Amino acid sequence: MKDSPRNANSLVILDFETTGLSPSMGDRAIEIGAVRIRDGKVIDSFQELMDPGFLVDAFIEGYTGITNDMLAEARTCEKVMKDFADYIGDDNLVAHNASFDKRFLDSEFEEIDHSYSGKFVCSMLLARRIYQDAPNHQLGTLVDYKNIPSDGNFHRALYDAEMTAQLWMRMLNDISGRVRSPAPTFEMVCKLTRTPKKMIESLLQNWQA
DNA sequence: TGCCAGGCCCTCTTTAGGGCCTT
Repeated sequence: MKDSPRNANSLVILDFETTGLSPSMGDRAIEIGAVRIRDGKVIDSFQELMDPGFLVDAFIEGYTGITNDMLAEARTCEKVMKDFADYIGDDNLVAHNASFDKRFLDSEFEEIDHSYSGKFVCSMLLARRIYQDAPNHQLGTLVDYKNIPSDGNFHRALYDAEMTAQLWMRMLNDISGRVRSPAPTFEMVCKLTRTPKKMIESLLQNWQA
């Protein structure tokens, strides 16, 4: 789905499945999943496997459920990422542990000589601030902690992006009711998570419970 | 299975070390 008219309230939540942890060590993306939120609702999505140009190891096959047979039929990273660049446009971006996804996004975009203007923010850093009593801050744990409906099928890109989007909207909803002390203040959350204040303000203003 | 890397954050800290989180 790529019909994506944009405005200032759009936000793309994305997740990569990859061959490993570090593009600087030669790892590549093998799947991208993303959803776009506008005015508190998911309005469209993007998902595609991509062939990294080499075989992935057994751990990654088991961890993601993405096999080498599946990737053999996929388009190349370069072709998929060109479409994904069109999809995100200038929208701001969210990911769970964003430093990881940003490294891969930057690396794959470098391969196609593309840059983007949206700001990247991290749902995990926000969750660490506002859900300090959670058992841990893994995506699956937080989904359970907030009783977000889930079938537990994590480690596929679109599903993880969808769950991150639901978690992100839940966090915004919780922040809107916790701006008074002693809970973390709104300004504190923006500063500590490096989340642009205008982004959260805009999403809160347009949040539809 | 869990290491690789790297950013964030806490503490037995700041001239550092180690856990968490992502695949």
